[in-house]
Amino acid sequence: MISPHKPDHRRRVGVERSQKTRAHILESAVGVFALKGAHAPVIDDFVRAAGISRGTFYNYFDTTHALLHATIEWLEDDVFGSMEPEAAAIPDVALRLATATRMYLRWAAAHRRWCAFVTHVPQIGTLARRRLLRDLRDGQKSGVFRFPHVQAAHDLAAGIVAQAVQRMAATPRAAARTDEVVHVMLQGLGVNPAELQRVMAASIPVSARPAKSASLFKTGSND
Amino acid sequence: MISPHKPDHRRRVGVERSQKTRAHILESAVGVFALKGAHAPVIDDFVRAAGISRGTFYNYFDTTHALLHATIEWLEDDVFGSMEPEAAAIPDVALRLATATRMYLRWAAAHRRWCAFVTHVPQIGTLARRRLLRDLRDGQKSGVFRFPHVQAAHDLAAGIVAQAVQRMAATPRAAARTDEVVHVMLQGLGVNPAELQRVMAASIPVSARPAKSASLFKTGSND
Amino acid sequence: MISPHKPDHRRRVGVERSQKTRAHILESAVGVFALKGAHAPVIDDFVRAAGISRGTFYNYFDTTHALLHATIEWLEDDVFGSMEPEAAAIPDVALRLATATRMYLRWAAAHRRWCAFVTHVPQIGTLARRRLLRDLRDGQKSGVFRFPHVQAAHDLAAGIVAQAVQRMAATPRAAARTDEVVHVMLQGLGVNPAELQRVMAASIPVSARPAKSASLFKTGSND
Amino acid sequence: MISPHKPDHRRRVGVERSQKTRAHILESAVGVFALKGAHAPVIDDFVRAAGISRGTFYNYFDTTHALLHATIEWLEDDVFGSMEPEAAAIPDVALRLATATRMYLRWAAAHRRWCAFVTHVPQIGTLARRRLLRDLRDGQKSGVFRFPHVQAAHDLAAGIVAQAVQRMAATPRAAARTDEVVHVMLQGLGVNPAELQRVMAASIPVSARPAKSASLFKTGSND
DNA sequence: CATGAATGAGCCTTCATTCAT
DNA sequence: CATGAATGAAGGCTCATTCAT
Repeated sequence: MISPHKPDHRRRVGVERSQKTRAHILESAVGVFALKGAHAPVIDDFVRAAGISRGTFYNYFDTTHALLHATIEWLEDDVFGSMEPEAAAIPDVALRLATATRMYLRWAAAHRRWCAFVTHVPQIGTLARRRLLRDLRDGQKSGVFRFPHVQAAHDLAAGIVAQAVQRMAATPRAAARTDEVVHVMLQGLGVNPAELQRVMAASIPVSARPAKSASLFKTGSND
Repeated sequence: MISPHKPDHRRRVGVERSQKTRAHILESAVGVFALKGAHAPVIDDFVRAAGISRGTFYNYFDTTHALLHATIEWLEDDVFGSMEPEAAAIPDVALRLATATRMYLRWAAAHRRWCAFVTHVPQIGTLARRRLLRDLRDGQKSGVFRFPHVQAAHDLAAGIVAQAVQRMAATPRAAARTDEVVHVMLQGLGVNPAELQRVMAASIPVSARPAKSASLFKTGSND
Repeated sequence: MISPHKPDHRRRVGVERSQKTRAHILESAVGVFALKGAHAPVIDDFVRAAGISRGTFYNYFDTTHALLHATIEWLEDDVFGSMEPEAAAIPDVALRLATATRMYLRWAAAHRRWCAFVTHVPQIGTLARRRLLRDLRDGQKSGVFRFPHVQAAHDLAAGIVAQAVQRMAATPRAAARTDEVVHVMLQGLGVNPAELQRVMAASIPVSARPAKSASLFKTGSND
Repeated sequence: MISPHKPDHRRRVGVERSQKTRAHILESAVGVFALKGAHAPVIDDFVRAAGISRGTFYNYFDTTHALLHATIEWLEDDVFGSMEPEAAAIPDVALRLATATRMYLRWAAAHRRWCAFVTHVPQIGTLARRRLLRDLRDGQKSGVFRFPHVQAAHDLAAGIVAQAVQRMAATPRAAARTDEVVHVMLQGLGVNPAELQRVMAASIPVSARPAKSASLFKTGSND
């Protein structure tokens, strides 16, 4: 060993480069998944998109599925993570759910490529669903939501959002009707008309800006 | 003169055998699609499931996609076709939609393999959706449904049913909660409580029995 | 046995039909070979061209190669057989070879599809070559041909004809230059100018008309 | 800073290996084509002959036809390219054509496997034919060649050489008679006897040695 | 760590051949 | 004899994976 500093320096440089390469692969992968779906892409697609070699790909991911899951996680952190704090800060459960859903659907409407991605990759959203269940139970307890079973309420909320996103992906130029969707959702959860009126009139936080993926999905809104 | 019956007889026999083989491949294919999804299966899967040779497969279908579409068509005719007449006979639009949905979800709950199939093959159901749209517009006009936009109402109805079916496929032993699902669906469409009570109390026609596929999907109910 | 005549009658009818089917397959096959070459066609091509079933094909030929050879034989009999008697009747060897070659090349020029066929199927012509060798030796003995070795002379005569036919196949609209080809051929065989003049001035028998295949290859002449 | 030599070195090594493999496949392919013809061989034949895997084959050639064309090009460069300069240096056109043809046929006689190859792959030789046409026209202008049409002369020269090579391939142990073939060829082109004598008496350059393919085709001469 | 040539298993497709009717 | 559905061997092609450099 010539210098005791070198190994550490090398390691640090290595880790930095490693993280950067990994992030670079993930970024490129989103575009590939959005374009070709969750299962069609082959390793070469990612290799080409990222401008790396086959060998390098295997240094970071074992299979395309591993990459898919890493990509989903990475995006969820970003998309939901950027909206969650805003919504979580709202104490009123009906307003919270309404606002979170409106935020998400508006963002989706403005990023139709994202709609295509989640339509192709249904595994996405588990994180959001856990929060949804909690909100539904809270709302049921407090009496603002009225439904015969939380399972059915969950089917309603999860189903309508998924369906709306699918529709946006299928008809990219049509109006998104996001607030109308949230309206019937709340109606289905048993929110009374006055309350419904109130929560839909609330303004939406403006700061909802997923950082990493915004540019990847940015297309244009028809809200 | 050779007997004039012979050639005809030969042809008839050939056609019969051909039809039988085709039907046999379709029947086996349903199970494969339900198990592996719409795109994952390879020709060998169908070949093995049907107990035929590769060559025979190609005598009937060029690609797995051609088989998929043939299978969808074959099943839709059967499943929806068997329930439609029953439901169509009901003049009251709310009762009609409620009953049709209850029938379908009960049947799905009793045939969990069907749930897996439609979950994996989302193209299914276009036939049913067209009728759904008509019913929604009718109900809106007559005032029994109240929602801000038919698109949102459609997302609600289509989404909640799809989501319920997916849930049944994912948790085969859990209770299906079919009527609760229909309850929140109608609530979301703006049906008033008294009306809701009434239509949900109605009895369901018992004759809904898809012929071809019943045995293929029969598993057991947790309604 | 009811009648002693029946079996014979049946056999005769059978043989007749059999011969007819065989000839029908051969006729159709010529077109297929001319179009697709000697090796590319598959059994289905012949089956389709003849309007018969696969099974019937196998009743007459085991492989496409067997059919190819049968077709060659069938055509050679026809094409060469129709010209040979005319030429064989000429006692003068130089005139005989010249006239036979002129006849063949003119016929080939008028049937370009035939040129394509023999270009694709080089096995053809063995019959003609045996006569060629005999003529060459005769002419050498009688002094009208002068060449250092009969093998070389054969290469010359066989080569130039094959090449000319290939050229006609390759450039179907160009002039065939049949007599010029025969001219240099005879020159190469050492025929002296006066003799050459004489034999090329002779008229060609008009009756050279292959019967079976004429219509199959008929295209148009650019002699 | 990482050593700047490394990436370049890696690339250079990769390119070298790649070139070697490609050349290796081409070398092995010649034998396969010579043995089985231009169209009969399947990818496995080349894979086995080269001792590589199917995948590797596809890294270099998409189809057997692509390989065929690459092989032809590769050999033509070699075989004709090695003889052309020698012959082109001869100013006298009759002597040039005679010597070039004698060189080629002798070489062919000494490499019978080559004869088999060109017999099976008739596309070969376009390069040589262009020069042939030029020589024929030159000789006709200068009066040393006498023939009624250059097309016929070309058929003669190209046809006799092709035929001689085919014969050598068909009867590998027989005498090649190369000079006798050239003799009748010149006679056919109208070269007068004295001139013919002269050009055939000339000595042949000894240096005609195709480099790449010599060992591939070397078999033994029967000139 | 990065590279990309080499590998071979897996899947797709064609087509000669058989055989019950 | 004629028919054509069924067969499966043969060949084509893709792509995940390995490994020497």
